[in-house]
Amino acid sequence: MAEGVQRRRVETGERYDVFHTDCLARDMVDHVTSRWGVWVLISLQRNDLRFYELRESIQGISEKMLAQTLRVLVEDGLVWRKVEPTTPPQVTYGLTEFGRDVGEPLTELFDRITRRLSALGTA
Amino acid sequence: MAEGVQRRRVETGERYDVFHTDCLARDMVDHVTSRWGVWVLISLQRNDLRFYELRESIQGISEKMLAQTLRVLVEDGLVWRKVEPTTPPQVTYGLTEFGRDVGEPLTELFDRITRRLSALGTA
DNA sequence: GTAAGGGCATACCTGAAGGTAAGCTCATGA
DNA sequence: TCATGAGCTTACCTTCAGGTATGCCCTTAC
Repeated sequence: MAEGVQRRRVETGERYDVFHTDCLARDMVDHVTSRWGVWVLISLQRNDLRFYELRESIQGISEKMLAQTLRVLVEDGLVWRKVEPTTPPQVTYGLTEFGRDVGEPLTELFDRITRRLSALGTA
Repeated sequence: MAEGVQRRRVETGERYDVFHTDCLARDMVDHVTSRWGVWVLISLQRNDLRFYELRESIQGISEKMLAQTLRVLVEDGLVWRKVEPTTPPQVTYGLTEFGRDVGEPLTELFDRITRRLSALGTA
């Protein structure tokens, strides 16, 4: 990925480096907090899952977006992918160590929100 | 907000309620993890900030999107807004208790990602 | 023989997110 | 007197995320 990016960060020495558009972490955070990335990471936090299991647990996601989201997360090193060369092939996804590290605060975030919402006594 | 939504959740009794499109928490999470919402919440986690301070620290955000993002976060009860009726008016934003509660895992998420990226020795 | 299952890839198209540019307000300072 | 600043709002336009539909591959089951 774009070399020299971090170098520029260091040179500027600003307080909020991550808020700069040319920040690697910013791209990563964008992937993690993407529309579907959030739910994939939270789902996988509980168990490794097959493609169709993910598709079924995350309501509203299309196969296209699921595949695309998974590809990005695998590229980023957050998710691993294992293919059993049976027919039909069975593909399983799970979190890498980094993925679990990142998924944890995400799950926490989600838990706090649901807790707050139920505390509000919404029917 | 849409009543009966939580009721339906309870009735279905599924494992991943939040992944349903008609889940309140899902909307909230979508706001929090929105393109700019993330950075606003992380920024405010450190200090209360003026509108222009937010605009300057979050590189690439337009005034329109900043205003819009803040409006949503205020509506959701994550951010408060204080107007000093001077001229020009001075508007300050900060996190509510709920906002701090939600911003914390978000900041943690961001920290873990930056830590990992710098551990990779990029640059 | 044909339907279904599993995990995609691909093409095409739409809607909404987000960018740009301008305006508004009112008071202060040059 | 006119520009400037702070914090927006509005109008308009563009981009691209994401939806739908389809195909593919190989095999077992009906």
